[in-house]
Amino acid sequence: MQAKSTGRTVTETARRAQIIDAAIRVIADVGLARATFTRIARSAGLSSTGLISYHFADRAELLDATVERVLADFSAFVLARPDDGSARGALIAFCESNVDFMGAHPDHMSVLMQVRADLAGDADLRRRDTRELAELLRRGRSEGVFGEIDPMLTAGFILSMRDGLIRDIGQSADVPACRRAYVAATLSIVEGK
Amino acid sequence: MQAKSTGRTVTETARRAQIIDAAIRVIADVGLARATFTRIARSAGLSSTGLISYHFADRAELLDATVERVLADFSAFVLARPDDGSARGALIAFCESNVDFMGAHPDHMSVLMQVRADLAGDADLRRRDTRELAELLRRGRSEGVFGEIDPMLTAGFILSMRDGLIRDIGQSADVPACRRAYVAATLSIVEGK
Amino acid sequence: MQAKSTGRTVTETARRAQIIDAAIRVIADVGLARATFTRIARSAGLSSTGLISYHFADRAELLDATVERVLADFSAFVLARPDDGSARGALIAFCESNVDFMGAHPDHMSVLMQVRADLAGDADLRRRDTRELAELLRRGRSEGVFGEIDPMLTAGFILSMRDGLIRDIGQSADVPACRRAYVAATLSIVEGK
Amino acid sequence: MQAKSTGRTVTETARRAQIIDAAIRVIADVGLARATFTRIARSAGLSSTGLISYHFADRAELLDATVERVLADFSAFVLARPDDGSARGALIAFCESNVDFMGAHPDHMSVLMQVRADLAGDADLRRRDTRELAELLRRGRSEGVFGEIDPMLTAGFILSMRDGLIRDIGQSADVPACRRAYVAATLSIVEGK
DNA sequence: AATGAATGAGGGTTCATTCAT
DNA sequence: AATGAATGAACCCTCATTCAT
Repeated sequence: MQAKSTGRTVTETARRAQIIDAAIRVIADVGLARATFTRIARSAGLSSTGLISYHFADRAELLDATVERVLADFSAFVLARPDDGSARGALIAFCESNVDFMGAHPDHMSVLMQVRADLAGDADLRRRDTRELAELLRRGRSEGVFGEIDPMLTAGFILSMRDGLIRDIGQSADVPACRRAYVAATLSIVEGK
Repeated sequence: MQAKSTGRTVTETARRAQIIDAAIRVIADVGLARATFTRIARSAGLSSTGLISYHFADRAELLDATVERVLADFSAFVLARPDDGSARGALIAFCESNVDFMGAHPDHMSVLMQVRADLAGDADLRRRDTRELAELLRRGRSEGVFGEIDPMLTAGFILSMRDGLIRDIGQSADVPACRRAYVAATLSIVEGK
Repeated sequence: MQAKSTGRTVTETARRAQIIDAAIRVIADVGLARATFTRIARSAGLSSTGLISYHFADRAELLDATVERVLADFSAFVLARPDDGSARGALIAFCESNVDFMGAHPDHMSVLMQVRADLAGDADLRRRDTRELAELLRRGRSEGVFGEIDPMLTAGFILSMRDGLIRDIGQSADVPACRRAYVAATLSIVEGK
Repeated sequence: MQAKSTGRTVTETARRAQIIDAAIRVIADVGLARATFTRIARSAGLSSTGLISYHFADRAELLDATVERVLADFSAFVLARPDDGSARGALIAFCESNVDFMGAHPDHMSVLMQVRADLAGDADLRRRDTRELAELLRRGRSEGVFGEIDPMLTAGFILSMRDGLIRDIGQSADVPACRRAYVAATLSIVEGK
């Protein structure tokens, strides 16, 4: 495995990671609107907010990088899950890994929700996710295991239910119960009544 | 029916409404964080932000009043819908009226989502909605028409799907198709597979 | 007795008095800096701050009129006190009537202190008072009952001691004791040791 | 002697001092109510009021620091004066050093008077000063050199006379004459007639 | 004479960003 | 690469004052 060539030194990469970690903590903790450079710098143990500006062009770039980081962590988590190759199995794996990730990294999901609601490029990102999931649903339909559903709309539902769970799980709800219910609801939808 | 006695003059009420209208537009347009008094005043055609402060004690009161207004419009809309009294009928009516309201007032729903995420009393409000819907689901189970679902979690799913639709419908998706799919998905979940 | 010809109607005069009364109450209550037109109008039972602006050219005129009113009340109070004609008697009468006035009208004195500290014309007003009292002291010296004192500086001391008493008497100190001590201190000073 | 450990850098300390100096000038010049950040920044030669907020949490902290500074300067001045240990000598030293300090730093005393009148802890500060001086007077009574005076009330008189002198000395009166008269008046009072 | 509404200058404060070192 | 200091635009809010009715 090889690092992407970003033209960054090791030190620079480490500092960015340190700042992004702090940003995640702070955003999850006090909310995006109150996640100022001052608070992030303090949480990261930096001596000046100037250092953040030094490593990121502006606030938008920091938030972009933060979201990128969260998504990367999320992808790594999901990809680690075994998948039996069927559309139904993949869908269940998707649901379960999502819930498990939330349970393991509540801050990440909190950040994702908050930054997305404030980001310009959000719609694109969301649409890409939806399209990917819709593709899976189409496969399921062609395999004959799913009912006559609208792939895009249904994918949206599945993602929305997941987003809603973030709140509940953030309040330390019963994770296994959430996972079971989420999988059951998803299967009910895709298989039709 | 009698208007609530607020001790406000006609002019005052009209101005407040005008400002709240502008607030709704601006929040839906640029997001809550960028919905400054300056932007709201400009959108409302006011000569200065001072007029907003004149009619609302502070930013929080304006946002409260805005949410209150959105909820009132929403309630009026939903209550106008006939209901056959059964749990299943009520649930369908809930889903359909929600989608229809979004189609008619996309800005309202956008505001609701955003302000709630930033408001102190948010969790309570959300929880109350969830509880009410959960109660309906329980009734359906006791009527024997719904499956073995967790009422609270399922209510959360139904509300989350609705929230997700706001985005899509805001981008002028096919409202009737959304309504059909939303109702179908909801019924699939509550009736079990 | 005849009213000064101010060109004001009866109603106008009454309104001004009403506003000035409220100003005195509010200034004594919350302090000059927080004595806004809004608070004064509310205390006066007026429906709008516009009415204050209607009757007074600007804030400075209201404060000027308020001080003028306080001083008039004070003069009337002091003049009502019998005076044996001697410089010593007049000085004692001055001291005693000052303390008595404070006890009877603490708000008036509070206003006087606060507004003076903020008023442009204060120095003049103060100097005039000092000069008058100094004149009395000179008379006492020529009568041979006072010692070799500097009239202006001594007059300043006597007035300063009075000003200081306002604070104490405002906190409901023992008024008769204050009066005795004030007279005694004043006599000590003017008669030399 | 060692500097208090405030955790401030040299630059920061210097800037704070510069701002405090400007605050003293402005307050003495235009009065506390008109001593805005804008005026203080201009007087200090700063580019914006933001720099004041950068160095002081808020207006209250600036005023607190300003009073603290004035009191520190005053204490240093008074402590430098030799004292023969007797109550009478201490009282004379108190009077003289006060007048001398006013002559040397008229702005300081003006600030003290104005800020105190607006500060929360004012009453306490004033009362403490009065009590200290009253203690000295009690000592003088027990040494048999002072007459039958009320210590607290008399201490109040002595302080009030001093406060009154600030005005006169601010207008460049004859300082030595003021000092002589102040000492004479004070001794007259405490020794009885 | 009086009112309620509107105005706009100015207040303190926050914060991302810049810059000299 | 990093720091602390400085900047200035923007924010919400207050308030005396103006104005149409």
